[in-house]
Amino acid sequence: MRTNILAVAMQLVKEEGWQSLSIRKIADAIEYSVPVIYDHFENKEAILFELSMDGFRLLDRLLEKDKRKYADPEERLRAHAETYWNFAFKNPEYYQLMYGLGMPCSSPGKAKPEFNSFREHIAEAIEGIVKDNKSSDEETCFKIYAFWSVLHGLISIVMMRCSDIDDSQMNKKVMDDTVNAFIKNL
Amino acid sequence: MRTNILAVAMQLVKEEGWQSLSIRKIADAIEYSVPVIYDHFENKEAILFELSMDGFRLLDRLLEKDKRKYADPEERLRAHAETYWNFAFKNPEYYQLMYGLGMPCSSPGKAKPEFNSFREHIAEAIEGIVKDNKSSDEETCFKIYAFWSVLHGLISIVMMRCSDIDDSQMNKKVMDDTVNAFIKNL
DNA sequence: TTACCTTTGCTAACATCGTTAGGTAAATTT
DNA sequence: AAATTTACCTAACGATGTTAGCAAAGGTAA
Repeated sequence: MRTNILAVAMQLVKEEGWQSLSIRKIADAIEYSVPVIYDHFENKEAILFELSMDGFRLLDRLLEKDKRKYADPEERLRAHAETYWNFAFKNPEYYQLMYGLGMPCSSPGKAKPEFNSFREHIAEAIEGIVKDNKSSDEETCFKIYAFWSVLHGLISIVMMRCSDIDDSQMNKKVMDDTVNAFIKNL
Repeated sequence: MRTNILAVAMQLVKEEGWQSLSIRKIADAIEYSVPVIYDHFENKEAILFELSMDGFRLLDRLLEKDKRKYADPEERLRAHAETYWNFAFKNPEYYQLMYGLGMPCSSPGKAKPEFNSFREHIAEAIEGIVKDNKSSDEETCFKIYAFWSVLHGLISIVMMRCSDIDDSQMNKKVMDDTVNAFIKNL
């Protein structure tokens, strides 16, 4: 039942966007009355939170696949960037849910381990690349955030249609160029 | 009256966050009944849109000040980054409104000229820096987006509390470091 | 069988929201 | 003085998240 609620909710989000998701629509779709939903979830936010966790877990699985496929940290970092980008645009509902893009009740601050999965994956790759350098831990930590930020920033700007570059391949190219420049200067 | 509605709405947003802004609260605050608000604005989204435009105009004024103060494009670019960062954290309500962070009805895509003010300001500075280089227009355009992205990404991550760096000075330092690295490689 | 209790589900309501239809009374115009 | 426009309000509609309270069904113990 609980999983059914989540599945139906996610389908509704994919069909009509999270803006129009309502408890009553979920109740209709699972063919039960409204209060049964509250037997399984404390409130609507809890449902959205659980869905966002699904998103984090899905992304994590993809990143784990990269990890198994690429031993070289530089290749792996590139793969992670590509995976992150593709995940965001293949699952925009998840991405918006996970990072509160245009979402109400997006539960920021509730830092669960899943939340930092991407940061930890790129951290491992970046540390692998810079480990022979003389960079301090602090510098490395900053670089991890910088890398994440540029990806998240680009994705956000494109997803919120703040970019005036229409061509999606072009936007991807901006990312590739930026990732290249970033890696070159590690 | 129109300006009064906007002023009161903005104050309510600052006090209780945009999540809890409602037409009825605005009506109460201006001591009129609900429908008078609809004599001046088509709907709630129009009010939020107008407020976000105020945000863009405020940011633009700050960037113009930078422009007058710094003739050297590199200094100016640094100043723009600083201004953008400070604007975001001194006026988080505006920033969230402008870039749809955790907002419903955030009107993405409605590209008005004000919307691109920041991009145009940093574009001017970056073009000033790279103009002796052999970089193509496309490369320059990409760099502009990359610069904007890293700033927006960092701000978003910190503002949504996805960063586990608590110290706000530390977060600022990540930005400074990243801006330095970016400029060095223009 | 009868009495109890837990589970499962529902109806109906509360408060709040954005939005609008329709009316009143004053101010202005003709 | 009559007509019209303006300024404003009450009251409602439909939708939202959430909850109180109840009914029926099934299992358990006597």
